[in-house]
Formats: sequence, C-alpha cells, structure tokens
Amino acid sequence: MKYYLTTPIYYVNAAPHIGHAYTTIAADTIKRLKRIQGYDVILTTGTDEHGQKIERAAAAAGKSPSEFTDLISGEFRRQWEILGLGVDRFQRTTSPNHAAMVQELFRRCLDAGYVYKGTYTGQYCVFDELYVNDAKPGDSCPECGRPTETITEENFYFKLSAFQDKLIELYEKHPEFIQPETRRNEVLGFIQRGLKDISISRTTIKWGIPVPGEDKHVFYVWFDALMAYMSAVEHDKQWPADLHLIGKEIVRFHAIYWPAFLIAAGWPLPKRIFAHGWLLFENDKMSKSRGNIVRATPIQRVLGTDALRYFLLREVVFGQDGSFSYDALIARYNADLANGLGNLAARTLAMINQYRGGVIPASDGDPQIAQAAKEITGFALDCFEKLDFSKALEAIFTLIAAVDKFIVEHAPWKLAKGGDAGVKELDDTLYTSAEALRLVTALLAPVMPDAAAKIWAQLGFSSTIDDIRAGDLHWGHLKRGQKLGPVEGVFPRAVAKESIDKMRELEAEEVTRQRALLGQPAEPAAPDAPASAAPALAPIREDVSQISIDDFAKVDLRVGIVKDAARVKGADKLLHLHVDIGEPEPRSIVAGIALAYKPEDLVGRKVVIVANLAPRKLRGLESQGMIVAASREGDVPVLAGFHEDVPIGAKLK
RNA sequence: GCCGGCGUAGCUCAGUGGUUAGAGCGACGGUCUCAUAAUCCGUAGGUCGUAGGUUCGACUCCUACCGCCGGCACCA
Repeated sequence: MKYYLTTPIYYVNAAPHIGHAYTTIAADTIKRLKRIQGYDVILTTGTDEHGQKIERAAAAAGKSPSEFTDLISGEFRRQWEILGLGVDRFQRTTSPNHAAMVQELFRRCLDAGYVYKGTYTGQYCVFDELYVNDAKPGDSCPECGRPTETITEENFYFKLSAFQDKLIELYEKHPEFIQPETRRNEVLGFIQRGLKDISISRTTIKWGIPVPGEDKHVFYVWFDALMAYMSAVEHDKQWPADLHLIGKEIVRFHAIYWPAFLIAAGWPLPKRIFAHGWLLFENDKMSKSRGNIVRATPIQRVLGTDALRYFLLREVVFGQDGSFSYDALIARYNADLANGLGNLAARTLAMINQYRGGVIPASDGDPQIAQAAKEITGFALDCFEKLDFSKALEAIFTLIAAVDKFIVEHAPWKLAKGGDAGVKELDDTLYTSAEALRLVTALLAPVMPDAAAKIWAQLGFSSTIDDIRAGDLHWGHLKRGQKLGPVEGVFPRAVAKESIDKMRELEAEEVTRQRALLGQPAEPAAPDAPASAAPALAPIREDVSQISIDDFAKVDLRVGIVKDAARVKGADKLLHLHVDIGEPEPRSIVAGIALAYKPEDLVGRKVVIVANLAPRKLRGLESQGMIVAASREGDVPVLAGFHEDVPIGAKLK
C-alpha cells in the first residue's frame, strides 16, 4: 500500500524559517506514522522558483535568476537535511521534467476545451503579478500598494467558471477533501458567490515556463506550481496524492484551482487537503517588516530537533493558529520532556540496572497500567489519524504520569531492600515501567525520532525505530531477559535564561548568514529588538523608472489639517476625512487608514495630501485627493508628518 | 458591511441544559529517594466577556452589545 503526501513547494524569495519547518516537520511526522501502519510512504517537497519577484530578488542579489534560485533552493534542501526530515523527492519548478508536465497539463486542458485565448486591458501589479480588477489607471495595487500599470495583453484563460457545480459536488461527496471544516466552509462560501475564469499565462514575465507554441507567454504561477505535486512522482507513478499538507493562506488554490485543473485534464484528484494555521511569534504575526521571524536551526542546536518537533505539534492545535515563544518552548521542554519522558526513562532504566543487573525481569505487568496503556494507545492513534497531534501527545503523556505514580506507589527501592518477599512485586513493577516506557517510546517515535531511537537502544532493542509497526503497539511485547543498552539521559533539563540567550544569539547569526545569502546587507536587529529599531525593509525596486524634476513637479503635495474624520459605513479600512489645505472648502478625502488610526485621533492633525489627483468615488463618497502614508509589507500605514510646525496649504517640493 | 468562529482559574485550554465548573503548566506547602533540585501528595476559590430572555434549572439554548480572530467585500 502506498501513501503519498506533500508539503507545499516553498517560494524561494525568502530563506527557510520556522514556518516552513512547521509544515515539513508535520509532514515528516505523518510519514513516520503511516510507515508504522505499514504503508510505503512517499513524501515530497520542493521549491517554487518562477516569477517576477524572483527575477527581481535575483537582480538585487547581483545574480542571474537561475544562480539565485539554485542557491535558495539548495538552502531549503539543506534545511530539511539538517533537521533530519525524511524527504523522498525534492521537486524544483525549474527542472525540465516539471516544465514538460505543466505543458502537458496545458495541452490537455486546451484539448478538452477548458482553455481559450482572451484579451485583458486593465491594471496590473507587476510586483504581485496580479490583475487588479475594477481598478483605474493610476490606482495602486490592493496587495502591496505599489502603483499598477495599464496593460493590454493577450492571455490564455482557464474556464474556472465551468467548475462551480463540479467542485461543490466534490466537496459534498468527499467532506474530507478539504480540512479542517472551517476551511471547507470558507471555500464553499467562496464558490457559491460564483467563479470567474482565470488567466493562466503572462506576457509581462520572462522567468517562467513557456506556453507551447506561444513564445511570448509563460505560465501563471499557480498553473505552474501546483503541477509540482505530479511532476515529483512522475517516474514512479505515485499520483494521486493521499494528502496535501498546506498552510491556510493557500487553501483557495489547492481546493479550487487544483481540482479544477485536474478534472479538466482528466487526471485523478488528490484525496485530502489539510490546511494548518499560522505560527505566530508571541501572538504577533511573524513578518519581515516586524523582524520577528524565527528560524528552526537555532532551536535545534540548543534543545535538539525533537524539542522543536514536540513543541510545535504539542503546543499548537493542528489546523489552528498557534504561538511560538521561547518561554513556552522552554516550559514545554522542561515539564514534559525533561521531567516527564526523560526522567521516566532515566529512573526506570536505572532501577533495572541496579536491582536486576540490567535485565528485563519476567512479568505480565500490572493489569491496570496495561489497561490504561491499551486505552491511551487506541485514543492516541485515533487522534494521530485525524492529524490532531496535540491531543494525541497530551494523551500519551498521561500514561507517563500514570506510570510515575505507579512507581511511587510500589516503591521499588523499598522492595529491593525487603528480601525475598518483594521479589515478585519488584519484578512486576520494573517490568510494568519498562514496558510502558517501550510503548510510549514507540508511540512518540514519529514525533520525536531522535529521542525515541536513543531510548529504544537503551531498552536493549537491536532493531531501529523505523522497524516499529502497528503490531508492536500492544502491551507485553517487551521480552523477559532482554539486556539493556548503555543508559544516558535523553532530555537534560534546560536552564531557561541560558538556553534562551543562546538561541537568540544563534538566531542573530543565522539571520546574518541568510541575509548574506540573499545578497542583503547585514541587519543587526534581533528578533526581540525594540520597535524603534529599523525593520528589514523590502529592497527598493531596481526597475523603478527614473523621472525628471518636471515629472515630480506635476505632483502637488500640500500640507493640510484634518477637520473631521469618520468611519465609512461598510468598509473596515476606510476613513472619510475633511482636510483643510487653505482652500475655501475643506477637501473630502477617503483614505484606507482606518486600521491604523481612530477618527478622533486624527482631528487637528497635520497631514500631507496629493492635491491634484483626479477625484474618485469610493463607497459612494468622493475622494478629492490622497493622504500620504508610509506602508510596510503586511503592516498598517503610518501617516507622513512634520517635526516643526508647518502652515496649512504649504507645498512640498 | 456580510458570513463564520472565539471570549471559562496567572498561562494554555477541556467542558454544551441539571448535584459543590475541570485538566495541564506555573505558584505555594508537604513527601519519597529509583531518577534530570526530577517523582508523588495537598492547596490554590474563576461574577464561565457584558446585559437581558427562555426554563423548575444555563457555562451549556435565544437576543442585543463589547472585544478578538478568520473568510468575503474594501484599501488610491
């Protein structure tokens, strides 16, 4: 039986961080779980390497696109090796086998009548490679705020509109197709509002896979990238995937576009898509602009890969957003791994060494613990199957607690001194502890392979944890007479401050190394740097065309004072302002700053506006100009202002 | 603005009509000594977001409101 699962292919515009590791660690864990169940498991990952953003990032690093993507793709591949993740195939979208598959998808869709050529005239954001519907010339991009360009281009379109009913039918027939349920509901809601055809080619980009017979065109990123799931296993015919593991931000592409493409091409559909949540840093979104992105390797180097794996899967409910913090990591590590699992192993193995010469005694074990073990095992396996890692782990650790209690109740150290009377009870107690330890170790092996391997060897097994199968997960499989291996602590207790300092130090080093790799200047700001520290800004566009002073003079920037401000009904982000710039009547201006500023805080504040911008209606209100604000990727805008007092109506030049 | 979710002990969360609302972590007190200053035992009193309502009875159902989150709309 085969089981094929995937992580997303990661976009190479940034170096790997803990978010990438999260997905890939989860995938590796699932792979190990499925192996225990006896499946031949294939896990694929890879890198998504096309598009203008990459062209640009490469240029910024002073490299050609292919040099640049080789470098970053290699960085991802190495990351998974360092973390010991069992990736079977690493698929790059720049490899020839992939291009052929994408072109094949295109031909099949074309032959089936789901692709047509059309013309698009309108606004386009070069940075995001995005067509901005309903935008006018001069408008800026809804995603990034950069100016859009007016383009007319011939494009290939995919008839997504033809798939509305087919997709709804798919979700109804296979409720597990998209999980968790909230994502499924969102997708359904989105589809029920109607699907539009999508453009699947671009003539504005060179760095991509060419459309067959249409040299000017390259494929749009999603038409290209999704196919990596098929090209990765092209040679051993593993398609369809049993599971696509993704982040919640790419649900729509996987749950809507992807099955539609496949149906159009007449290829089988993946069985299940599971979208996990985001990893936050101390409850804030991790983002470049905040400078609070955490990498996996510093954590690995201080506490070990297992600590990272355990933390991510135990602390965060899979499917929901979760928070990473160094304090929580250390707390989990010490409470669960050092005091719980590590200590149980240490005390159990030490007692067998001391009291029984390192040999597993003969016993059936305590019936109550055996029963508890049976129930907990069943429950945990059930949770694992549902990808509810946190609940599974919680359950497994209740068995550890039960055994700790059991040991105290029987006090083997007293039995050992009690002569012949205590021999049987001592044997039973030691066997029970060791067998429970064996079972717990086997259950935890998919999550903590390194520690499990160590304990496994200490229990005296010559087989490896990769040999563990479902049949081993039953009480009583530990054999009497088995000789323990050399014993050594698996999770030494961590001193919080020391460990955190060390992780932060390594984190800073890793940031510097990654930035050098990307051709960016060293950035001293630590992840916990105060807000005043300069955040890492996106590189300034290399290709912003230069303008003359006359061009600049066309822009009439004026200082004004906000007379009143009010929220715009029906819009989260909009404020309706009246700004006095020294004209007879204040200007009516609608600005997308409601998330950053309260209306009452703006009244009386001096702002800069573009006074000669063509008026435009927004939500029925006329906007006679635009407020100047600085914005960072993924962040709220910050209004421009002055340190000195400036009269109303003053012109900026 | 529309749709959905959430708001329970310091922290993370469980609990969906019925006796005194639970767990883990943290904190405090005690205990054993096999063990990683670990284990084990005990304690900690949280208006179950706010205000109404239904009911013999609500954390659990309904309504409104507040706050947070997500999706859509929106972002000049």
